[in-house]
Formats: sequence, C-alpha cells, structure tokens
Amino acid sequence: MSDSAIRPRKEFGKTIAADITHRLREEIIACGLAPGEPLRFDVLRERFGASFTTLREALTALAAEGLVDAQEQRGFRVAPVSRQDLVEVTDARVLIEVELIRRSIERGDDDWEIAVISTLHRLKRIEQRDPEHPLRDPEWKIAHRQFHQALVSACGSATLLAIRAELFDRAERYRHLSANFRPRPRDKAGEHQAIMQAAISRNADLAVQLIEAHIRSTSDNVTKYAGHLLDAE
Amino acid sequence: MSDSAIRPRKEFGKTIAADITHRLREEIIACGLAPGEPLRFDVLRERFGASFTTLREALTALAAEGLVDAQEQRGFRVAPVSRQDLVEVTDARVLIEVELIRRSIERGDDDWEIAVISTLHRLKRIEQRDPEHPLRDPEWKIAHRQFHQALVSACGSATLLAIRAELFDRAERYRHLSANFRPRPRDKAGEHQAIMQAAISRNADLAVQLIEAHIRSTSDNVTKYAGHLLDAE
DNA sequence: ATCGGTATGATTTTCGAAAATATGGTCTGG
DNA sequence: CCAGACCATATTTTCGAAAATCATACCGAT
Repeated sequence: MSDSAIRPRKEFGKTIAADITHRLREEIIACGLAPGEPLRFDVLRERFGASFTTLREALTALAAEGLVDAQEQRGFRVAPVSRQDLVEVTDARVLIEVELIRRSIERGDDDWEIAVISTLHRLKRIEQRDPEHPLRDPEWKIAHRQFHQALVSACGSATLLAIRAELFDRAERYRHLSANFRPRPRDKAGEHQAIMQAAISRNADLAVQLIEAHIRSTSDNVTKYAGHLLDAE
Repeated sequence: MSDSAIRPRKEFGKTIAADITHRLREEIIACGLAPGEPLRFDVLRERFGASFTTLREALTALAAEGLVDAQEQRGFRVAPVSRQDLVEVTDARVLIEVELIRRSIERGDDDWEIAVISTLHRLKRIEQRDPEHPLRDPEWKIAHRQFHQALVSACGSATLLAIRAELFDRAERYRHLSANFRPRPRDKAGEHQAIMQAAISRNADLAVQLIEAHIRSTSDNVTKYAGHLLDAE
C-alpha cells in the first residue's frame, strides 16, 4: 500500500476538527467568507469534506474567538463587521499590545532580540520581492504575523499572548477588507524597522508610541478606504 | 400529554450544547471537577446525559475560554492550576479591569449608577443572611459577579467585557480552590462599599486603586491558603 | 535485563441517519 | 385586504454506531 494513494486530510492539527478550525479561521480572516455570510452546513460539508458534527465543533471554537457568530437554533454566520467593532478591536489591541511590548523589552533576552531581528529581516526580504500587494502574499502575511508575535513573545504571559492573538486575527480581517480598495501601501517597512530598533535598544516609551501609532493608523486606513463596507452591515 | 412528564433538558441556552457548556463551566469554576482531572466521555455522558458529539462541542468551547485543556487525540481535562497561571490571570485582570473602570466612570449614566448601587445592595443583603461562607452560597456568587459586572458595564466595549468575563471566571475558580482552607473571610463588604462610593463619586484614581488592591489581595489569599495545591500540579 | 515490536483493550474522534426546530407559503375567516 | 393558523420544506441539532487512535502489557531477540 503506497502512502501517496492516501490523501492527507489533516494538514494542520492532529484532529480533523482542529484542521477545519484552522482552515476556516484563515478563510474568514482573508474574507474568502464574507462578513455576515451565513455558514450553512451543506455548503461547508462540500467545501471542507467533513461531517456535520465536526464542522459544528470548529464553528463553536471560532465563535468563542469572535470570528463566527452563533445564532442558537438558527445556525452560524461569519461575524459581522462594523465601525463599532473595529474601534473596540483597535482600542483593545492598543491596551494589550502596549503592555506586552513594555514587558518584553523589560524581560527579553538574547533569544528574543535574535527573534525580533530575524523575523523583521525575513519580512523585508519578502517585501523586496513583491512590494505592491503584500496582503495578497501568504508568505508576507505569515512573516508579518511572526514579526509582531516576536516583539511581544518575551512578555511572560501566555494568557495575554492568547488574547492578543485573537485580537490580531480580528484586526487582520479588517485589513483584508480594505486591501482591495487601498491605493498603495504606506511605508510599513519603515515603521517596522523603527519599532524593531526601539525595542532592541530597550527604549520602551518610544517603542510603545510607535506601536500605538502603527495599530491606529492601520485602523484609520480601514475606515478611510473601506468605510462604505462598515455601514452596510 | 402533561408538560410535567417532560423533563426540561435545556435550562439555559436554547440548545443542549449551550446548556451543557454552561453547566460544565459552573462545575469547573466551583471545583466540582478538580483541576487537571481527565474528562472522559463515558463519565460525562452519564453525568450530563448528552451524546459524545454534543459533549465534544461543549468541551471545545470551554477550551477556547481557558477552563478546559484539549489534548489532541488524547481527550480533554480540566485546565490545570499553577502559581504561574494565577499570576497571569491576576495581572491580566488588573490591566483590563482598571481600564474598564476608568471608562465606565467616564461614561456611566444614571442607569449605570443605579445598577452599581442596587447590585451592591443585594450583595450586602445576602451577606447579612449568612456571613460565614459566602462562596458556598450560589446566590452570593451570582450577586458578587453582578456587582463587579455592573461596575464596568458602562465601558462601551463588548470586546473587552467578554475578555474580562473569561478572566473573572478563571479567577473565581482559584477563589473556590482556596475557600475550604481559608480561616474566615476578610472584610469584603467594606471593600465593595468603598469601591462603589469611589465609582459613584467619579473618583477614578481612587476606584482604580481600590479595584487593583481588591483583585491582588484576593489572589494573595489564594496563594497563602491554597499554595500547597498549586505546587502539586 | 533491555530494547523493539506487536497484539489487545480502552478511549477518542468521526460519520451520516434521525429528530427537532425554523422558515416560507397557502389557505381561511374576519 | 389583512391577520393568524396550518402545512410543507429547508436547516440545524442530536444521537449512537463505527472507525481511528492511543496506552499497556506481553513476547522474543539480542
């Protein structure tokens, strides 16, 4: 029996449910499934090749993360977007990210510095390759996520890191929402570089200031270029 | 056909899964299910009268809340407790609760004041009735939760309130853990009264200071009287 | 005695059928 | 023409059997 004949069903987690959760999450973040769109089991069953109950488990998990909206007895839908929600996510991110940056700068060791520098380096490499549409490049998305993750990774609180990760995902969905309408990306490379330098040189106040501006300007860009999408809901 | 013959299966949510999620959550918080204890489906099936998949959905939701630990392919267990986790939960609570109190004091209207005053009044009534073992009284637990909820309810961020609620639950489990070893409750009534007065008089700095002390002293009490339970894990 | 493999029992995970519930349209009486 | 009851259909929710996976004990070879 050759292995190649067996189609691997679990690319990510060990269980199918965890795998589907991951794939659904990515698709919702990338707006492949539109905000507010009903998630019907027949459709999902065909698209993801899993049974009712397995899909249900995945949707329940994503509902707890705030990416899916569970309407009891009336199924699930992709979590809607709104100006209010964007403001809440942005404010919460600032509150938590600022705290975690401070703690990481306070506690970060050599490994932390290396992680910050190397993830930024990888990010810049990818940006040089295709500077026009970074959000459409899956590799850029991963590298961008990993750089910001590295910045706060030395904070010492798994609890706050988990909360931060959920908020990051919810914010990334808004970035995707506006990506198609944004004329050209602003100078993110420079911002990331400045944040890295402030962090490595242990200048906490500056790093905090740059991170807050980074988060808020991203949010402002969404309002500016995708504001019309936030009212329809 | 008489209604009395039908046993109501859904006391809380509309779906059985939501109901089981709620009951399991309460039981884990009250330490009726011990930290680290394996959650085997056979046992849960008998205890809660639901099928594998329904239980699985409930456990998945609680895993996302941090009350259950999902070990892929090896089932679920009640989330373990540890000094580290207690410190993380406490710090995260302080960070968020402080922010929400400030916002509520800033934004709270008449209804907010009424909610704060009336929930405190109810709490004190219940305390007078049985001042010895408040945590064993389900009514006190509910009233206590509602008072603290009322304090932050005017903050304007459903996102942060949801995060706060999860952290509150995780902290309450630690309180239950130490309840059996604590000699006598400290003067919580006085602390709550002072917090209420600071909030209603819009003294944000004082309210923040009192809330932080309240949260940290609760946590310290757990370490003091249930520290031995935190090392075993 | 130790290691590696393997059979066995226990447990979790997944599936699709069946039950429960919601939705939408039709009919009837006012 | 409208409101409300009723039926038919679409969809979700729940169930227990079946498949997959893990843990353990046993065995034989080195």
